[in-house]
Order: sequence, then C-alpha cells, then structure tokens
Amino acid sequence: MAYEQLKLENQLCFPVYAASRLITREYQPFLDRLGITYPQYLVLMILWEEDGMPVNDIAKKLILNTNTITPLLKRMEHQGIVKRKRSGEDERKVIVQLTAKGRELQEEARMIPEKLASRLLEGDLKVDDLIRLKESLDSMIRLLSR
Amino acid sequence: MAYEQLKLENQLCFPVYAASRLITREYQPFLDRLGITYPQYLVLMILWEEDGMPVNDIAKKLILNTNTITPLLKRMEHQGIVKRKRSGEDERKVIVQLTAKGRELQEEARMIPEKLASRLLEGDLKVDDLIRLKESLDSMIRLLSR
DNA sequence: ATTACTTAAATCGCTTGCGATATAAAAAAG
DNA sequence: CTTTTTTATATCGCAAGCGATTTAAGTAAT
Repeated sequence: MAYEQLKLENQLCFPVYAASRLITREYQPFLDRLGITYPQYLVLMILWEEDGMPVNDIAKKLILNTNTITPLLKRMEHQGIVKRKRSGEDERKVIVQLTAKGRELQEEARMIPEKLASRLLEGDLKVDDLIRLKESLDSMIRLLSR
Repeated sequence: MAYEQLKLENQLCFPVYAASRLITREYQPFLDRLGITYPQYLVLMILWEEDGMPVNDIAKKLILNTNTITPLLKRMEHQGIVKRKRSGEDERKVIVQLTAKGRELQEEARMIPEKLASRLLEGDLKVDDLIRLKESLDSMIRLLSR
C-alpha cells in the first residue's frame, strides 16, 4: 500500500522540523536576557565573525530571502544592535555593521553554548530524540544516495 | 578563547534550523498543487492515520501549542478540508474530522514521498548537506552524553 | 547613448510559531 | 454543594518566513 509511505515519510522530515523548533525553544530563555531572538542571534554570530557585511551575504549565509532578512535587520537597527548604510562603491548594497551595543552582546553571549548544553540535559529535548533524529537522517541519506 | 564556541555552536544548531526550512521548501511545489502548506500536510497525515482527533492530541503529536494549531485548523476548515465540532462527552474538547475533500487529498498526496526523493537529488538540499547535518547531530549527541 | 538585462533591497500579503492571557468546562478539594 | 484547580481551546500581539512584485542601481548589448 502506497499510503504507508505517508506515514514513513513522517519519520524522515518531521523530526527535523520538530528538532528545529525544540532547539529554538531551548535558546529562548538565554536569548531573552539579551533581548534578542534566535534568528537575530544567528545574524550577530555572523557579524561577530566578520563585521560590515552586505544584506545579501548575510541572507545567503542563513539561507534566507531578503524579504525575511530586511525587516529582521530593521528591527535590530531599531534596537540599536546594528547600523545599516548604503555602500559607497555600489549604491545598491546596504552594509550592516555592529554598534557598540551589538559588540557588547558578544561578551554576554559567550557562556550561552555551555549553558545550553547543560540545559538540554534536563529539557524537553532529550538525547533519545536526537538519536531518533539522526536515524531519520541516516534513512534520508541512504534514500538519496541510491 | 571562549568566543570560538560561538562559531562552533553555529555548526551544531544552525544546520538543523536550515535543513528544516530547506525541506519545507522542497515540499512546497507538491503541496501547492494540493492547495495546502507543510504544517497543514502534517495535520492531514495525522488525520489520515486516525480521523476524529481532539485539537490537543494533534498539537501534541506536532509539538505545537494550541495558539498555533487552532488558527491553522480554522484555515483548514475554511478551505473545506476538515470539520471541527465540540465533543459530546467533554464539551471542552473540539474534535477534528476530515471532510470528503480532506480524504481525497490522501490519494493526491500518495506520490509525494517518492517525487520528493527524486527532487531532493537535484535540489538545493544536497546529500553532502545532510551528511554535515548528521555530523553536527553526532557532535551534539556526544556533547549531551558525557 | 539608448535599451535591455541583471542584481540588491525593499514592500505587500499571507501563514506559521509562540508568550501571555482569557474563557469555559470538568475535576478535585473543602 | 460551593470553591479551587486543572484542562482544553481560543484570542491577541508580535517576530519570522516566503511568494510575488517593485524600485533603483549597476552591467551588457545593440
């Protein structure tokens, strides 16, 4: 019965979808203290590594469209985390730069990774879930590697 | 330098976040033909397996809050895919049932899994990405299993 | 030089996702 | 049999996320 696949498939793609949201939830309490969201945190990680990047480069790194990233950056600008200015060489480009506040957040974020790890140990997202997720990925990889 | 972790960590959580969106994007063209979205498709998969389920059970299966699932189900009701009615035994519960149209969609969706597989082979989401994602998960599992 | 094409951001309209809160029914406590 | 607590849904406001379209700057073609 081909309908069976409509269940099996659930075990391939749904776990990734669920894990993504569970991970974001785990980050939330730490990011709340910095007053940012998970996507904003990702933007900051990019700028902490290389400041002064065009909107499009950030969008590509995060695999997001400009219609998602533009309003996101505007909100960050409004919060005083980043500045946006037109590039001199190419007037089409908008360069995104960290403000002093944006750079200070790096220091505050420094402990998040290890705090998150210990939180994950007690949270909703259990190791078993991740192992299941990994098995799903294995199936998907086998499927695609045929 | 503890700042290094702010890069490493990117390699743990970001791939899951990115994969989730890439997978949804791959589904989109197939689901467009059925006139539904990916979360709606997940709801349908649950109801195809067991029709007539309370809102809360669907929410739990998808790990979504009712404030997400309620409007989602209302939109599906508006499209004529499902019916919602108060339970007789427990007036708090709202039972969600497939309409004829909702059941017909199962037949139309039957070929999605295999079509998706072949599409993934040519799409943005490459096997290499999945393998990287799996390695990230391995790291995370090792981290959590210490 | 003018026209056509491409690229970079932005805007619009819609769905999803969630924290906080509200409402009402059912269950537990007194 | 009231009062309190819990449970099931729903509502509100806001931040993503994306398809479709727009605007403006840069590039290539004629």
